[in-house]
Amino acid sequence: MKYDRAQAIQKATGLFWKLGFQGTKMRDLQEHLDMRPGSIYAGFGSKELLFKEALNLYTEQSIQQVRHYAHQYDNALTALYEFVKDQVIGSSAETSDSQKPNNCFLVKTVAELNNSHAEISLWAQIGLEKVEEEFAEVFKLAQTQGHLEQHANSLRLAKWLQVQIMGLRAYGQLKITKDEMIKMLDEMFSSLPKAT
Amino acid sequence: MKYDRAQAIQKATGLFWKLGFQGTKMRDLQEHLDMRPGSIYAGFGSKELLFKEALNLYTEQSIQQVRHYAHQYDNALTALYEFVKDQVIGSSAETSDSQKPNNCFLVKTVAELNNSHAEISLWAQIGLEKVEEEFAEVFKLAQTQGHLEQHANSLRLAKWLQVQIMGLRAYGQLKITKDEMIKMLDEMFSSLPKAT
DNA sequence: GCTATAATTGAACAATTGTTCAAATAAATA
DNA sequence: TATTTATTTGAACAATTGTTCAATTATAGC
Repeated sequence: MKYDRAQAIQKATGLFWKLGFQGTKMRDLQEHLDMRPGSIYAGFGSKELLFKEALNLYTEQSIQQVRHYAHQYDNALTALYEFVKDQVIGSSAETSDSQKPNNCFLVKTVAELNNSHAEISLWAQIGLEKVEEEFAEVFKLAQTQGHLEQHANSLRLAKWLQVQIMGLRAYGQLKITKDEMIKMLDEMFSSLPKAT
Repeated sequence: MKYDRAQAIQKATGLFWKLGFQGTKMRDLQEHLDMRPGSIYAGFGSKELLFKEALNLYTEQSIQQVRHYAHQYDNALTALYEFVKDQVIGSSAETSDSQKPNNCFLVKTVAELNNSHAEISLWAQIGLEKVEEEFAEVFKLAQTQGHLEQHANSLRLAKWLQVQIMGLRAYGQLKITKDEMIKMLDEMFSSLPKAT
């Protein structure tokens, strides 16, 4: 029976995310996907191509998640807050029993490969840019909703949010309680130029 | 002639920092240190032990750097600002011609190895804690200098600073200008509870 | 200078790596 | 059902990995 391509990529993403590109061996993938090497190579071409599929999936799912939160809340700023909280709280070492790694797959990939596999790193960077654009859209939405100051620069805020998420998720790998994480998160969002 | 141990560790640190633990091959080290495998193993025992030496050196140098800035400026907050600027500006993709990688070696190590080499990752985490303690000391110094509000929580501020540095350095790997980086940095420090 | 100790050398090893491909099996078409 | 096409299988390969160690060279003590 033909393998389920979408499911295979999903599983591969989880493994690559956890172990990194170089840390994930083809034999790990074979076991985790329950596929023999020939099938993997017939279906994806190479470890690198499969990794790029994983980056694409992760990026697409991140964007969808942002949009999901944006539609879920009347206040787009609240939506962003809840999105970040979701990403970051699964990111406190406290709840490390969860399956998903704490850090961002894209950031981790850039860190790992920027000085040795420039092309893959660029792939991840493009993903981060797409997510950032999505953040900017949501900030603009917050402005039309009247929750964010009209003269606020949504592009700049999107950059700011990326930096904050990267920082929190990286820090979330260390020993820190969920409460402390949320406290920092609250402080961050309280500094946003909310409309009066 | 006996090799220069300190210099060897320094060089190894640079390579590990750039390529990561798994990305750095023993043959890369042999070339970069100009040492034969037997010498490296006689001197350091294994790739992993040499890597830990690198983590220690990086940690120690980071702490020394913080102290250096703290003594250089009358205002400890200014010192921290200049320290972070130094770390982060070498971190904008604009100046990627520089030798040193943009991100933090300790953060990069935790990201790479947290799910596969727990012991090494812990080593890096301990380094990060030491640096954070140093930040807290400098914030306390700022209080005795009268530059920081007396009731400010130095431990909390140290955590906050770690998050900001992690975020900025991670973001600094992407396409962004030095000016934009400094602008974000200025905003961050302007949010500190300065004494009036 | 002679010996004893310390350090370096580099060829070699066993294990692991990403990948291939002929054979086997399943699915589709008739 | 028979035949063609699509897919999976897993043993095998060449390259690379971290590491070892007997031989060689340098250093130190006398």
